[in-house]
Amino acid sequence: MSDPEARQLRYFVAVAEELHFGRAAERLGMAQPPLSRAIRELEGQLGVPLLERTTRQVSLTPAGTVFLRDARIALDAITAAARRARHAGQPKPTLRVALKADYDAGLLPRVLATYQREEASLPVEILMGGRGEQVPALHDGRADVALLPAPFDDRGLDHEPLLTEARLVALAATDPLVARPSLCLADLAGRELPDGTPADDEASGPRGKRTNLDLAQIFNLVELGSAVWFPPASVARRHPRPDIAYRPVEDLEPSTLTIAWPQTSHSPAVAAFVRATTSVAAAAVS
Amino acid sequence: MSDPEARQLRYFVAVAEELHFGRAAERLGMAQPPLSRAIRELEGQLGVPLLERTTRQVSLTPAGTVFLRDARIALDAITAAARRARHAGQPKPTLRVALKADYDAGLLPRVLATYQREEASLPVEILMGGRGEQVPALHDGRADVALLPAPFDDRGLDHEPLLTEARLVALAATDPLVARPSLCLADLAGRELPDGTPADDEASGPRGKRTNLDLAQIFNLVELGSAVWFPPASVARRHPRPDIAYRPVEDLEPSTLTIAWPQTSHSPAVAAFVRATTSVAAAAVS
DNA sequence: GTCACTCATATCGCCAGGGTATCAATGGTG
DNA sequence: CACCATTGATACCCTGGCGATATGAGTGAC
Repeated sequence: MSDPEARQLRYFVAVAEELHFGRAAERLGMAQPPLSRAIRELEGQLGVPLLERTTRQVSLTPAGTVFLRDARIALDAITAAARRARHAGQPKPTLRVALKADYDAGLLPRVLATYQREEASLPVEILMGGRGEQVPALHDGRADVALLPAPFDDRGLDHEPLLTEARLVALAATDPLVARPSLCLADLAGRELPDGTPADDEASGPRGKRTNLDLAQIFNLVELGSAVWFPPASVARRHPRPDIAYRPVEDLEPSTLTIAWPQTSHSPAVAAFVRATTSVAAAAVS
Repeated sequence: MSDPEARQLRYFVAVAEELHFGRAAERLGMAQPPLSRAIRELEGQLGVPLLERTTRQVSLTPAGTVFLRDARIALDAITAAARRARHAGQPKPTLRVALKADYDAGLLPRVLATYQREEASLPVEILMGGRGEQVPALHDGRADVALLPAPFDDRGLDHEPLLTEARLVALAATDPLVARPSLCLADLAGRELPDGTPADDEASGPRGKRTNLDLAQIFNLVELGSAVWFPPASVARRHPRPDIAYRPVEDLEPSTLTIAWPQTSHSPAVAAFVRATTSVAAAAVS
């Protein structure tokens, strides 16, 4: 059997996400009947039904579920191939580094300085992204390498830990807990994080999608006492605010800044950047 | 810019591999002019030239080189998606285990027995492949999990070591070295492996493509004294032959049997198989 | 029972993509 | 140096795949 075309994958992903042929067709900018036919053809090629449809409801079969996951991966790989080729073809090649503002533990200036002295170095382009945007950026070819706090979904990525630092809690200056020199998670039971999740199950591993607030919003929520926040020490150090107090939290696991890059990357520029970063981090630790 | 279609990727890979439009077109079962046009269109979409052509020679640009690598990965991902969906749609779901004959260190029967008692177990299908076929089989969806000796290219794969065993050298019974109870690599300088590579640079890491010989061929070469061979102890134990002697080699790094599976796999059947395998291996070591 | 909703079927038309014929550029050869 | 073989590009045609519109059919809601 012949492999599907990317177009068929895009159609299927749209339908599988919407679970509705009409809406999916609209999203794809086409009419519903050809979409139905295209999906039927895809199922025919695969020899396997991907969707269970009644006239009232569309749902994924088990095969459809695994195909949705793999089709997304394949489409990402195509997007990444195109993006990386476009970038590699630029007359001015650059190294694109994805990171979240402020979450570089202050290493970035030294890293850049060290990197520029490397043999294989290129001009660096910084890609600021919100929480959780670094990993997709690596996957779809927008970035060549990323600095981000572990843990993260490392499938398809190589990575090295850089440095581990304690996380503090940010409290309103008026909070009674500010009197205490140090806290533990139990003291914060009932508090909420800026995104509305409970503050005392921080250990419950990576959660689903969290809303992305910028620092100003977070600070406002904290000052109002309506949220607490657990920044790594270096982030807190960089943002002293008169109405916010930082305190150590004894039983909060520390945060590990990590450098990550696609496993498929064989570029000497990436390797050089990783070398520069790890060496700067090692020096910073000692 | 819109992403390329799989067809365009297949065309480009063919041309990039042949570095010849005519031959590539023949391989693709089409005429040369539409292929030229398709590649031009692809380059237009990407906004980047992928091939340098004169009327006498075709070569890859830097962008073309990175695009070739990524396009192959993307096409593999599509093939894998299709294969896994087909397999997941079968009325009789199975777990497909890839391995190289005899290289299971004798664990397989116990692994299968243990696995069948697991909650999430499925009927197992064994996929015997030659050396180096396990990894591609995992990538393109022919296998769900593989047993193979480390090291191997683990990009995109998760894996766990199972057990480490010494490798022996297989010598013709008539070989003068047989008198020695144990050897080191230097003693074998000048000898060849069954595939024709020198025997004493075993430490030089994974080599390029090696020819795939079956056991009978290897044994014949060894008996004739025209090659030596370094099987793991368990493989040697399973193949006692009157005209072949096995001896330990002191400075030959041992072989580590490993279980590997695609990072994208979230199937409970795979997880159960990994559990069963690691527990059997742990028991075998103690 | 009727209506609204939604997916399937039927049919049409267009253009993307493949075919053939030919040109143009380049390197090898006597 | 003239000629030829080779090979990618161009010009042009034509077919079939893909998308649109109109309509049918099944089903849950009231």
